[in-house]
Amino acid sequence: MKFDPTRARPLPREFYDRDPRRVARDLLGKVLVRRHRRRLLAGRIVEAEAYLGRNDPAAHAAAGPTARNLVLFGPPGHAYVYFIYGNHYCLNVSCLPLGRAGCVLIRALEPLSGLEQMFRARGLTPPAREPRLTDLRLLTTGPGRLTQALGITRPRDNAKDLTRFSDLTILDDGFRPRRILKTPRLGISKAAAEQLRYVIGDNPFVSGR
DNA sequence: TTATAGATTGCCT
DNA sequence: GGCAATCTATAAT
Repeated sequence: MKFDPTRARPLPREFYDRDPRRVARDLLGKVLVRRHRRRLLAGRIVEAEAYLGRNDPAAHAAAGPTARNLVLFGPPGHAYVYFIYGNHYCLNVSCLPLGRAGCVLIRALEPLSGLEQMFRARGLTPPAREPRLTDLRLLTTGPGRLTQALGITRPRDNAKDLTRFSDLTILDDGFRPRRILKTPRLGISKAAAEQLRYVIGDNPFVSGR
């Protein structure tokens, strides 16, 4: 479904001031918007994972606050961006009130606008013909890919407030997913049995397999 | 001070 | 399906 900017508005802070499982589920279908040099880059969230904070051994917050994860212990609705495997940035949104460190990892988007810019940011040549699904999936399917496509980095974006109109925001345009699936989180070894990954059931931009 | 694993991706066989 | 790339946070020495 297309992005309708006229209906779109940021989610209120209370949206994020909840259990990360609820937030992850309810973020499906919302639109991540990046404004860069008057250009609009946008993608619909189709996959997200919940991280539960201090009681979750797989969470960065498990060992308590550090310089790296401090945003997680701050107020809800802020971007936590970290660098992983020497190559990739991952984007999270902080959840729960000040002092509690839950978050949601954004794992995949359906690209909506600024596709040509996304191809370039990913180091790919935009296809001359109409892009196929296999081309488009290289843009924002996967947590490291979507940050690169949107130019999201820790130095630039960590701790940004995602509930305000700015160069990085999450909007609700009224779209509601039909079918939502729950699965185990990907790429982790600890607490791997928990069903904390949420995906839009029939969406082709979901990662994995 | 040194070692190791990591919320990933892309290229190789 | 296997594995190297490449940096950093954290654990081990």
